[in-house]
Amino acid sequence: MGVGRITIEDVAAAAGVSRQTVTRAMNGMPEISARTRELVLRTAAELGYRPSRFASNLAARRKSRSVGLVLGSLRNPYYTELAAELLDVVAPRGWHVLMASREQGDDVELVAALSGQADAIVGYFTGDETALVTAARGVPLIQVERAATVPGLHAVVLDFDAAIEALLGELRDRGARRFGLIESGGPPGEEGAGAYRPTRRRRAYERFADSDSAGRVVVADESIRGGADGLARLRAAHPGVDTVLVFNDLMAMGAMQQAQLDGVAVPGDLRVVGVDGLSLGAVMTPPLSTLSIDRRAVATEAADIVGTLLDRAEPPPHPPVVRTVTPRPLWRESA
Amino acid sequence: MGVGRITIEDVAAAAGVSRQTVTRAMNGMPEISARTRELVLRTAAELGYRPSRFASNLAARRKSRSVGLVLGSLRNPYYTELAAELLDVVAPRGWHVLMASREQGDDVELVAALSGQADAIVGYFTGDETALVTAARGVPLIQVERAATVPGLHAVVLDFDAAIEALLGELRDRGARRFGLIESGGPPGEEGAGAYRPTRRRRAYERFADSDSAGRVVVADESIRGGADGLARLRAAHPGVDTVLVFNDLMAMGAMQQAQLDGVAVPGDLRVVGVDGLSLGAVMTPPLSTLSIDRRAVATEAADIVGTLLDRAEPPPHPPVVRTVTPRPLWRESA
DNA sequence: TTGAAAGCGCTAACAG
DNA sequence: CTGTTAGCGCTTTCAA
Repeated sequence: MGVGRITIEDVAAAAGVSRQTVTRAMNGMPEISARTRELVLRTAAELGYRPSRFASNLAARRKSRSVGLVLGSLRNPYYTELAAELLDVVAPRGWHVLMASREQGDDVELVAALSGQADAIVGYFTGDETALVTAARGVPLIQVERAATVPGLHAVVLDFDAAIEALLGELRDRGARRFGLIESGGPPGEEGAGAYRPTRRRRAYERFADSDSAGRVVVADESIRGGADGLARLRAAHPGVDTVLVFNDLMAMGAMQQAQLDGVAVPGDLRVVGVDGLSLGAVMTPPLSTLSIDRRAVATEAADIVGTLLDRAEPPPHPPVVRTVTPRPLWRESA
Repeated sequence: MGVGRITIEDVAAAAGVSRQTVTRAMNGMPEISARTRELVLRTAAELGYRPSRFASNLAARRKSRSVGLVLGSLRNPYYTELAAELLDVVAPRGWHVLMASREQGDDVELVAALSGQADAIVGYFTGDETALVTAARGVPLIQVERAATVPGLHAVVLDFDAAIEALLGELRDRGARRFGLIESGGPPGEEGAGAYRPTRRRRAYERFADSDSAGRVVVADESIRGGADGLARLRAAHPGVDTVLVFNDLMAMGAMQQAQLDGVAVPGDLRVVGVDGLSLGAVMTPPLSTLSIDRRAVATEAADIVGTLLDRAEPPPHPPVVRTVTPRPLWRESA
């Protein structure tokens, strides 16, 4: 690296052999005598030779594929379980996964950084679509949750409208009457950016809840603490709420903790429902009911879009490819 | 791409300009007229030109660094929080992180696959050290938890001897007398491999517990269910146990759940202590006491080793560089 | 503002 | 078994 990188040429010269012989030794190829191989390996080690992965990938015309993955956070199991699923899905195809998290920086910057290393980028984006596509420099972007409207951008949409309508219906069947929502105000620490915009989950809630319930919304930090805090504020402002829908499971866990602290029985006094379907929710007391997002399906669809796009003969940017996954209620005991 | 990849040359020909002009347009360089740039960009899009990241990295002599990260599982927050910390630590230096999980395959295979893409690989390895170093083909390996004994391998060691000795002492001060251990038998699904080997945590436990306690060990699946199952078996075999140390927090959560099912009060009837220090433990009822591993410190040390090694002028393989992190008890309420 | 030449470091294909 | 010859696809000089 930098000045005077040790190249295959240096090793060849030092060992008194040809470049090709060095290649054969380094890559454990067969057509070489044990002695020569050992000699080469030793001198390579002595010189500190480290092959350039760029040169070797280029020369070998390998088309090792790697997909970038931009997550909202690595501290929320929802995202990491999605990563786990994506890894499971792409590993058999021999693809690599490059991780990035929005905690590290801006959407667009991350995409720009990854675009030089990845053949496609899937992720949770919040930035401007055009800016994202520009930053991607031709690398296809697969956006999860949000729809895609510009060429070069594709999507695995989560249909929260259908899901939340169904959920509220089932909750009413179970006796729920006065709903409230704890909405996410974005990742912790990002407050003050003043950039709060209603999420699709909130919009779906407001659309399908009765009009009184639609007004009972508090915005809180997207974290366990935020959920606890949110519940405290929701109950203070709207004492009569009997059912609370929480932006995600992590926040719902905080809300449950807060309920316990306040002596509110769940689900007796208050039903709590999260969103995500984390397996950890089953360990709560009581186990958390949730609107479960099938992460395996999301990963499969995303990988499938990537595969389709990369194998396509026609020139990109391709018109948006969109798949839909609909979250489903997972009834445990908190509601 | 397979046959007939579209290269910069094709674009140049189609646009009637030189390769260099295409480069300038694609990379947003200044020395080009707006018209030409637009023309080039358009024909590039029409042809579906996608630059080869290998060629461009090679030619530009970029030394974009990427570190591979091999985790035990992406479904255990311990590992993903470690990943989060590592990302935080390396992102400012502009390094990328390539993820892999042992759930996808063998240690050695993963290292072999990553070695062509990463400049260093840090991870939780269980395979044979020599085999790992061979698979790494000169790429430095930084092993977490286990010590490193062969050149090319380095380590961030977790000092469980010191940690568990201290932990048991503090537990005795709190009145604990009859200890038991729920040990990991490895990742779920891997049973039958018959490859169980006592972990360093178990060995430390057996060394520092009284001899009766040292015998009270059950081996269970490394999962929430495994922890639940382990506690059931431990209590059946050794009814008098008043304190149980669990291999990790995830398993400890399962154990707590089982205790609740069985009507065993925690910590009144049974103290439960996990290992890892997951923040999620704080949401349990009661909050989980644990032997906390400072993941930020592990990530920092690992990144530091990587930085040192890659900037070193002397030839690798370097003699092992070893740093140590000592876990510390984090008292919440379960013990 | 544009183009021509000269590699980047490595491996495939072919000889010997 | 080993060496030679051509590139891989792009970016950097340096001229024009």
